[in-house]
Amino acid sequence: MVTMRDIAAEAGVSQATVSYALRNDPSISAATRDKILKVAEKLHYSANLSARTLRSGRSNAIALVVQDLHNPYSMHLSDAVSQYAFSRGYQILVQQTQSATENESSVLQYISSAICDGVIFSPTKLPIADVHARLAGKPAVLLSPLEYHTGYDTMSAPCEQGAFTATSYLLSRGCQRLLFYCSDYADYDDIKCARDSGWQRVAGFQRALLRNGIEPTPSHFVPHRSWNRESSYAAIVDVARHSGVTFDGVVCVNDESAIGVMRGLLDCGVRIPEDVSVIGFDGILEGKFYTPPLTTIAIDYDDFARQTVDALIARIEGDKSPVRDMTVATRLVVRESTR
Amino acid sequence: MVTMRDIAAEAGVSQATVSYALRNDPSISAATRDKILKVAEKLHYSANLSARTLRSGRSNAIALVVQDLHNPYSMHLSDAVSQYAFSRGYQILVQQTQSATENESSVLQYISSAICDGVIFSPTKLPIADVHARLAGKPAVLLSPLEYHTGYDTMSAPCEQGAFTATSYLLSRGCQRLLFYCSDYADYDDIKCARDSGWQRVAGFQRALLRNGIEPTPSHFVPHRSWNRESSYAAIVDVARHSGVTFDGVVCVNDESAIGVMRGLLDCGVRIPEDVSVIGFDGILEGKFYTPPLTTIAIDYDDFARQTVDALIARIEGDKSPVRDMTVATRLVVRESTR
DNA sequence: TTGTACGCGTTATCAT
DNA sequence: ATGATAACGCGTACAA
Repeated sequence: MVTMRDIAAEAGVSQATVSYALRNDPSISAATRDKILKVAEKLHYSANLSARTLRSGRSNAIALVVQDLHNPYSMHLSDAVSQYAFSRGYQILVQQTQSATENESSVLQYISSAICDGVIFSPTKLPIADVHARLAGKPAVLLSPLEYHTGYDTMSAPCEQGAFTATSYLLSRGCQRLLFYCSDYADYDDIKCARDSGWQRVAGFQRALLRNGIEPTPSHFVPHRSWNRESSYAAIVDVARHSGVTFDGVVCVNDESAIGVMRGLLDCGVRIPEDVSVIGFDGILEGKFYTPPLTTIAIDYDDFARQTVDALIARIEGDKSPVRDMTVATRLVVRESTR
Repeated sequence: MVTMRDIAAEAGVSQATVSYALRNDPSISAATRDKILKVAEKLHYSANLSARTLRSGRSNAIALVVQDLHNPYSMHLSDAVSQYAFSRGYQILVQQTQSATENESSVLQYISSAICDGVIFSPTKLPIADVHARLAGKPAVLLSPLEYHTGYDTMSAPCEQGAFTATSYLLSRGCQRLLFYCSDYADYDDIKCARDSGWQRVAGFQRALLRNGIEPTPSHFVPHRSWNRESSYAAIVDVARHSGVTFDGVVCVNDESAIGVMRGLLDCGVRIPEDVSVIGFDGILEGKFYTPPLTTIAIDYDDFARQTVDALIARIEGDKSPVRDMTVATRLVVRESTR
């Protein structure tokens, strides 16, 4: 490893001068700076970030801690956040926790070790008190937290509103018997105040039903499973086999589920959208390439990245204003999975 | 930030004793170690990794540098590598370069700054000499490099063999007029020695054709485009509109392309697989959920992660044996996009 | 068994 | 305009 001392020796100056020159300090003459830069280039010098971080207390890196890397939502998120943060001069370190409590804890512990200046974290099981303890004062933005009053800036999708829009759209297109994947039925008053993004979507679904004079019942729900393709495939096939296709529209908790639901319905001989309309939530790019192309409530990932990263950088740079709950822009994208 | 000094003060010992105790050094008595561990836990101590790395020269982190985060192949790769490395005691830092030369250069420069012990890098434009310069001796495994004799361990898919298998399979199922997406025609002797993974796949395609008595011609090829859904969609629609559907099978350079090709064909009223068979390459998990489910040459991502990470860790730990070119396990996965 | 002292490569303060 | 010099937090040789 080539250090500032090596450059200093080669250029015949002191190590301190090299430091100043490399940081473009105005007190260094143009001549010596040029000489030093030339030597640095020749030697392929690269600053030791551990030393820099240790000394300055700043790493110019942001950690993004997601649950899984292997789903389209996380992928779009990581991509957008990584690109935007780069444009603002920060490196992004992506980590996954597999939603395991011990991993969330250990990753956060790792993260808080002066390796980054701030954290974008999607908590699942870890209690907020533990998040505070692990982060030890490091700036953070929480993605879709389950609790209110976290003490951190938060970023969420407008889940209730989105599900309301999705459901209302299906209703407006003539669907009469809707299904919501994936949740058990729960009393509206119990869920409308819950922050959990799944419950929020259920609340939006139920509000749209009520608005249209339909009383939500347990029969409107496909019980709770994972939000992925395999689970939703199995669940919808199960419903179709046992109860028959007595519905004409399915509101899915996210796009991945919608893809599994569509595949399951197709395999049961159901036509989409002629027999059943399917709508998703997230707006993953590949939704356009499924058969039929998926109608969805699309998240604006660039807006997500911009708001989140801007808020975090502001905190890193000392912003002491009260914490804010941010909401990402979304829009209804109509494709061909709905009639 | 709570440091060893804080713990030392609280526990009434020296900072060095804390250091030894936390690393379970046998020379520390059980009593003092327990006391120190208790204090550390109470204070939520987390070692400063910059300081540790600076001092020890080891970070226990591996950087994974991919082109893009927003495609399924990178996603599967990042996921598998991240999980396996974690099981071997290493953190994974994922970075994307967008295939831009300046980004590849700057990310590598960043990487080489003592922030990780080794690098898994997927080079595209950056010449190998620059990779060496930027990495400055840091252990690395190169993914699908374009050149031979890189001086690094490499990991690639068996592209020629895979494309040969894919093409042979279509031929064996009765396809007679195949198309290869995406490449221009090139003389077989020119390409069969090239390491570029695209050319390798072309070579496998041509070898299978020749093996079956078919002479490759420019009309067997859909000219070169990007390996993504949008490009392949546009390209195949273009072919179908201009030249008609004079083919009955398409060998795609990867799964993403195959998905675009299928969507394009479907939109042109072509039935898959009745009229045209489509086969992909990569084995992305969502291939199963498209219509029809995609037949493909599937990469074993866990095998990929295991071989790559094991080789890299061996180098990090001082392995000086000659560099090796590794190949990931693959298998033909037959679904319904081929007849 | 525990404490003292030093250095890793930077940044930053103070002289000159 | 440049050079000494002191931290930053940790790991380890050596002294006690």
